[in-house]
Amino acid sequence: MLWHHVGLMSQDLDTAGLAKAYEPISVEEKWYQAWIDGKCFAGDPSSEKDGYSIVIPPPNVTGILHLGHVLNNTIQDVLARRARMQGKEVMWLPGTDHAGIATQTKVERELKKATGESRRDMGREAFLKKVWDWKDEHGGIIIKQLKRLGCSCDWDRERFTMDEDYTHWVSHTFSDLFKKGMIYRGKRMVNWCPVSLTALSDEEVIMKPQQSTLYFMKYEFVDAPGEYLEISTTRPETLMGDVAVAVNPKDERFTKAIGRKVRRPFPEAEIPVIADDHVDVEFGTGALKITPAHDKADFEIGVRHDLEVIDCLTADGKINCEDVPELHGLDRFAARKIAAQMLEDKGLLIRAEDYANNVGFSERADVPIEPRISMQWFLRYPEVERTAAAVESNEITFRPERWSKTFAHWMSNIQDWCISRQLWWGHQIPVWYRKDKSTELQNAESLDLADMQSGDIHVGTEPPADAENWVRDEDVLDTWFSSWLWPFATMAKQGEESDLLKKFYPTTDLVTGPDILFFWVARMIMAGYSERDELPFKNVFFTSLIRDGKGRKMSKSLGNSPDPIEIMDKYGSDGLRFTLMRIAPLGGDIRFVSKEEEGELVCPQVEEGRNFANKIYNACRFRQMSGGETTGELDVSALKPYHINLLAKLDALEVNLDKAYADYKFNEVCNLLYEFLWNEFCDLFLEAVKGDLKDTAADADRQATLMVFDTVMSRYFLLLHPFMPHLTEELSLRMGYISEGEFVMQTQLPKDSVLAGYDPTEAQKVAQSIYDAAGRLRNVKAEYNVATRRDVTFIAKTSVDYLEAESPVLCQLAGAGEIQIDPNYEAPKGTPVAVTSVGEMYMPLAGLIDVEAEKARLDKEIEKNALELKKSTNKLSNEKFVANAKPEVVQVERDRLAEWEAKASQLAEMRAALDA
RNA sequence: GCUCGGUUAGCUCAGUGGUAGAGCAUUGCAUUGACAUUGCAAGGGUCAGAGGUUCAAAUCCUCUACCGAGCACCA
Repeated sequence: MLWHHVGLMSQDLDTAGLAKAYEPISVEEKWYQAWIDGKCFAGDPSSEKDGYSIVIPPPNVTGILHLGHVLNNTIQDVLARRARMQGKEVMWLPGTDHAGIATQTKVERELKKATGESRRDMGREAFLKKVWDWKDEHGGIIIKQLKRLGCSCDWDRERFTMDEDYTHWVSHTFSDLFKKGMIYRGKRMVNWCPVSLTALSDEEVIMKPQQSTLYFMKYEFVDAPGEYLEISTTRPETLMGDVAVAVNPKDERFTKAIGRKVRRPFPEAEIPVIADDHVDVEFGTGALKITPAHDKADFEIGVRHDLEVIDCLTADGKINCEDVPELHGLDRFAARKIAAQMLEDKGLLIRAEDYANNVGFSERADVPIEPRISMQWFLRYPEVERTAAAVESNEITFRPERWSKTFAHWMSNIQDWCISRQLWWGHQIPVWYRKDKSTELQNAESLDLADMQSGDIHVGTEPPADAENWVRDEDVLDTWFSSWLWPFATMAKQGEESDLLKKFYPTTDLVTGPDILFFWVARMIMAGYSERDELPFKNVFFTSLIRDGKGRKMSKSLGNSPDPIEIMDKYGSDGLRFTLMRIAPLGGDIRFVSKEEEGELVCPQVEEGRNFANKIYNACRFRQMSGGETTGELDVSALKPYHINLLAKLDALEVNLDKAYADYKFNEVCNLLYEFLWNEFCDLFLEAVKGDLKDTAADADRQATLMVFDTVMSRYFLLLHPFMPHLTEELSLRMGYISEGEFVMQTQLPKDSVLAGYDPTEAQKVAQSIYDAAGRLRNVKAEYNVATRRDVTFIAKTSVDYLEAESPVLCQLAGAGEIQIDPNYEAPKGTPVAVTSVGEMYMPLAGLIDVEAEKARLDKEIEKNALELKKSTNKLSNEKFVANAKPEVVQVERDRLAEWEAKASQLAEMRAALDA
């Protein structure tokens, strides 16, 4: 094997000229460039291999990387890299989302700050140009950051939801669904954002608990002055829109009121008392004022009773009621207080109570939304039943599985989707109105397929031929109306059966957060069935939610979201990747601890990941300081038990990894990798074979150990690669496991096990009994406070044949000076003993221990042992246990009992000896 | 209100019926030659509570409490 020095970039070099610690930054940068130059990420649609594909959940084009992205994309990268190494042709398709409201709001805000202009001052065309400029300037940031993380996306195929091809798909889908009668336009009650000045879908409204005031007021009966009907409301400012008061028909208190009229105080009007089942008898006074224009439920009641709709708010949430000059033009919240005051002045306010209720907030602008009647486009969701069934039957699997229940619940209560937005940044609705009828059409109560068939409107991907006679609908589509096409719209132009689609669609895995289950995942399945007649992906993996050290959601406003780039610069992207994957359980949340110490960002969990990288690096450094090239083939039959044990453990590791991967348990994969390297490889194996690498060692021993080291480490790097791609490339090259120009990421995982055909049982028994014995000897030493002495002699009362040969290793591991073997040894009473799997090992006390302290310790020990002994005895004297438990379980218990008994007599002897 | 999670060491969490585990933190000890980003050890648990099933429960069932999420909401 070739042999290179590991890392030469540090100031802190040891005598061999090797850096003492792994320094990730330059290594990571170098390898990412090498992968790009080597075109390692390209997915080839003409490949013979099986296809494997993932589409990235497109981040907002102006977004900045946060830890959620890091987790999400690391999982995808792990899946992609693993699939490549398993011989699949992998396509990980990246891109970004135009993120309608988010981006437009951001640019508008910047514009306001810079020039004081609003988008309306500029006009649509000029504003859109500004947004495109902004996108070009800031759009690349998150992509660069993903590259820093090591993501193996096929960057040549990067897509954007407003690319020309993509836009064509959006228009096509709209017109397709319109022609199927699934899309219609109508005046409906929608969620209106008074800040963004657009309609929102139900999913974009976040219910938040609020501390409000419930006002109790009274309306006077018209036919009985001095007699009042008491009403409670949280929104007195919409009083001008009241057109009725409703009571429950079953409510006997109000039976006599129904059908009569009460006086609305301002602007003064007579409004009827009506009966409707919707009214809750228990709530407030039991009488509900009806404001159809400003409440969804009231609107429905209004429809049932054919009531007038009086809109008394402007689009931006100000009062619009010239008849009440005190309120006209005021903001809705300011007006609320004035309206209450006006009621009080008129003697109509009874009292005001503090009241906790839920108010819908706009997801983006974070202000209370306003239920508002407006003209919007709606979609009746297509393929609802097929979509629900696909998840129900596990044709599409959800992980964790429980999300499928949430999904089913949502699917069964699905409402039409309001898809139009009163924004400029986005896909303009592909509907044109005949110019001469445009006003009439745009104000029509409803529009649907029939209007297209009559030739009044044009719906399609292209404008009508005589475009000058037509006016295009001004609205744009909800961002998700483009995102829901992502799995296939990224792969081909509309109407084209590309190689890419053939090879890579449907995609294999989708990795995303559960927060966009309805926004995105559900809709993609529906779009897949509707537009491609096929499901868009086979597996959905929902990532954990990342919280801060205090369990709070990470958010910009809390400032508790550390910058992943800063973390990577400090600990390396491999360290961060490994850490996150190791602490993210399937389904649960993650707590990510970060703190500021002396002006520096400290992430203790990531330190572990960084330390792990360093541990591996140093194991390799040790290898290189201990010898160079090896020659010849590995001859398993000539190896020591420690070698064979390690090889067997590697084989077991590969089997266990396969299992964990099959369940998408990445944290388990990481733990297996971590434990193997740190415990099995470094703490046990390397310590056991250290003697073989000393200058004085025999050349054959050195060669064997080096060869096993290289065999195991080179394979281990393949297994670790998906999590720590940069480190594994670097060390594999430096160690000569791959040659210049080769890549670990393109190396196939070996199909055969290392020990194929060789039975390691006997060798493993030897190695493991020595490891076990070493641990027990160390325990005894520690108990007697001689842990640090390396000159302790043990006397082994045993006839185990291999002990003599292995005793140097045992000494090395246990920190013992010498192990004498004497099967007939008669220990003086009270000599401490370790009962090991290679026999009893006595540690004669050189009279150096503190007798009183030892007595106390022994007494404690005796008590503890007696308790265990009693537990075991009780269990075994239980006939039902012996009869019903599995034989091996009973046997384990018997062995245990024997152990307690032996120990009890030993302890008693030792105690007695001390007394003497 | 409905539906799903969760509650295990000081902290973060593993643990699908058979001796309660890991990492971090704490404490003690160690250091010339892989690694102080290290090694060896120690202390630390009524597995949220109550009941049930079982020879045996952290684990299965029921209820309760608290925490979290989603959905629906009463003005």
